[in-house]
Amino acid sequence: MPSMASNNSSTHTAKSEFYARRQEIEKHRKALPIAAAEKRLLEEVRNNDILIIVGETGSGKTTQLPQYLFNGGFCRSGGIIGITQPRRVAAVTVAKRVAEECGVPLGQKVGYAIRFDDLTSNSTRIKYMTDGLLLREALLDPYLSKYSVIIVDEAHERTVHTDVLLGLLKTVQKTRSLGARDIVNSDNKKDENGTLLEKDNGIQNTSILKHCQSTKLSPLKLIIMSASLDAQGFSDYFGGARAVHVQGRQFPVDILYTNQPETDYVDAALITIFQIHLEESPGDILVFLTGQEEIESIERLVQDRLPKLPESKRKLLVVPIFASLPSEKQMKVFMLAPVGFRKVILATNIAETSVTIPGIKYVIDPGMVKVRTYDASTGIEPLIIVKTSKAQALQRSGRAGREGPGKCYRLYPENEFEKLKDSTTAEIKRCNLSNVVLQLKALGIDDIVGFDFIEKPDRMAVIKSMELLFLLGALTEESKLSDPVGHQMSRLPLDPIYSKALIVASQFNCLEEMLIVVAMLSVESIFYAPREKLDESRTALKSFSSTDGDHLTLLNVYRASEEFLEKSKQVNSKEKAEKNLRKWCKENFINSRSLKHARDIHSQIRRNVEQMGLQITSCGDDMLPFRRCLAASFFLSAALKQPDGTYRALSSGLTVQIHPSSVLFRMKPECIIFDELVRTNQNYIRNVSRIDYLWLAELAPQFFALQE
DNA sequence: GAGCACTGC
Repeated sequence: MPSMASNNSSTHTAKSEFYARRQEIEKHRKALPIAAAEKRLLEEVRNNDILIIVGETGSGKTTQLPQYLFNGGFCRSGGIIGITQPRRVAAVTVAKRVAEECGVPLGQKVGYAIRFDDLTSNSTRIKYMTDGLLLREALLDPYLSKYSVIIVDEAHERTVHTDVLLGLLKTVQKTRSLGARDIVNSDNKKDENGTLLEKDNGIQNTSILKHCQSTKLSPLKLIIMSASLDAQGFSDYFGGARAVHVQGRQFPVDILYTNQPETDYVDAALITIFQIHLEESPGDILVFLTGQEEIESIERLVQDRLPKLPESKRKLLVVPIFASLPSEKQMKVFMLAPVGFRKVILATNIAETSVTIPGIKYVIDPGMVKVRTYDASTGIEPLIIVKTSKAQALQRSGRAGREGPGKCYRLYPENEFEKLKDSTTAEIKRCNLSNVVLQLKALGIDDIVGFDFIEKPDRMAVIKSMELLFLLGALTEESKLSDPVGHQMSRLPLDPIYSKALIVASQFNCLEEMLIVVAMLSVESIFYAPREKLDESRTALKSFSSTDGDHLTLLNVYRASEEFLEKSKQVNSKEKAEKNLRKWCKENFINSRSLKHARDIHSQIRRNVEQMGLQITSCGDDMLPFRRCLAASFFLSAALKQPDGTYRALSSGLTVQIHPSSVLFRMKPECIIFDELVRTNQNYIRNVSRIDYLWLAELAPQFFALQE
């Protein structure tokens, strides 16, 4: 029978395809530089409780080492090998790859867990995750008792999460190796897994330092993986831990410098683009710029000059990429240029690590980068343009050597390179620490200044964040985590100010509303206003806007989107309804990626507050309690109108102005609270709402009594 | 009447 025959042959084809694929995977794995070191690495991990692995790009360390350890018996007693990544996409894509290499469905032996997306099961033994997620897990299981091995990958990036995790893991490892020998009494109850049970209020009050009772816990193996050559810093931090080096696989990249310093790097970049285009062999160009404005201006300049070239030389395709660009436009960098065309990608830092673009042969690096800094005295976090570090320059040039030999044009003289800092300032040195402090306190680490960080944050920044947490009621006068407010706040994956707002809202009977507003405030800008459609977007915004301010406007947007989605779901499939929602967003000039993010956060924090036992009630149509609640929650950023129409921020004394994007920009009420202060040409406040001045003294007397 | 790099729970 023909059908039988075809069935058989297709089964046969499928089978042979399967085996061909397996063979291909095996061949690929054996060819990786790290493969030759499998036995040696296993020995090193057996002999050392802490191991530093320096692996260059393309060594295969992230995908292979966990498999070696699994096969080497490191999960034998049920332990899990956890691998942390600074970024979500990395955790997901690597896990998928490793599951395929192991020939198992994702979520079984190999899985991943990131916020909003957990693809692990009881049988998961190799678990990829974000470092921030593992920190959250530590709040529930301070010994990280599920894990037999923890691998911290990309440690050289030194994100805040990585730094806190390193300090925590150091303590956990010490505790677990002690716990395996000694029995120490504890007043906490334990379940059969050795996990500490939560106390009655749903909040666990344990200290990994004080309660060492881990008789069932086995020692923890710790592996720190870094791509930078600076293993010494990690080794010193871990008491002279052993460091091994694994060869990478990169093609050579020619580094070219300018003879003289450039006064205008944007102009220099433009000239270099055309120089490469006219003189060099085929291959795409990647240009590193500092921000959207620079990217858009170079894009225009290239377009302006192209028509002046001979017809045969006009085949240059310009593609911008930066984080706030809608995803469908971002995808353009992955599309092949038409035949005969050269692609030039104008990118921010997003192309340094987050996005890998194929086909790049030339990199142009002006040597500048925009970074967020933190000013502890004002609490403002301005963005400034600074020179890159050496490590960053190397990372950028490496982007030209992924598929073949390449060239990197550094738009500064060689002696300037020598003057650059070795590596970028760790994030912990330049960020607001209130969340870090809150997390550490929740882990039972009370002495923040004395905590064993790989690099100490500034003392002033620690003190400032403790002051803030005290004013929010999260810390007691003795700087201990308060009960229940501090404990509750530490459980919420939010900025501490927002966490507090949720707790306050439960007392004002408007938690329903505050959950939405806090979710909306937590995401990147909800409104999307392209320059060419400014008027249309303004009209769209009007239909949602509230005279009470931006917070209620955000609430209106969220509710309108919910209503639209619910209606759409009644007549459509879930997929179709979500597609319709994206269309609705576009029509209303709303960034659908941001709204989706807000919806995810909303459902997560709603679950969180339910678990805490907070009452989720709504204030209905009466917005007065909600506005009073805003005053009670955001009193630290209240501002009063001055005779000249500017505002004075009450806690900092700074003169500020309402940002033109606010619905209150023209209305200028007497007294307001705001969400964010950004410094550009002026001090602008964003997301502003009208309140009554008298509410401040009534609802935050502890603070406004001090003012007088 | 402005303009914001990139992550993450």
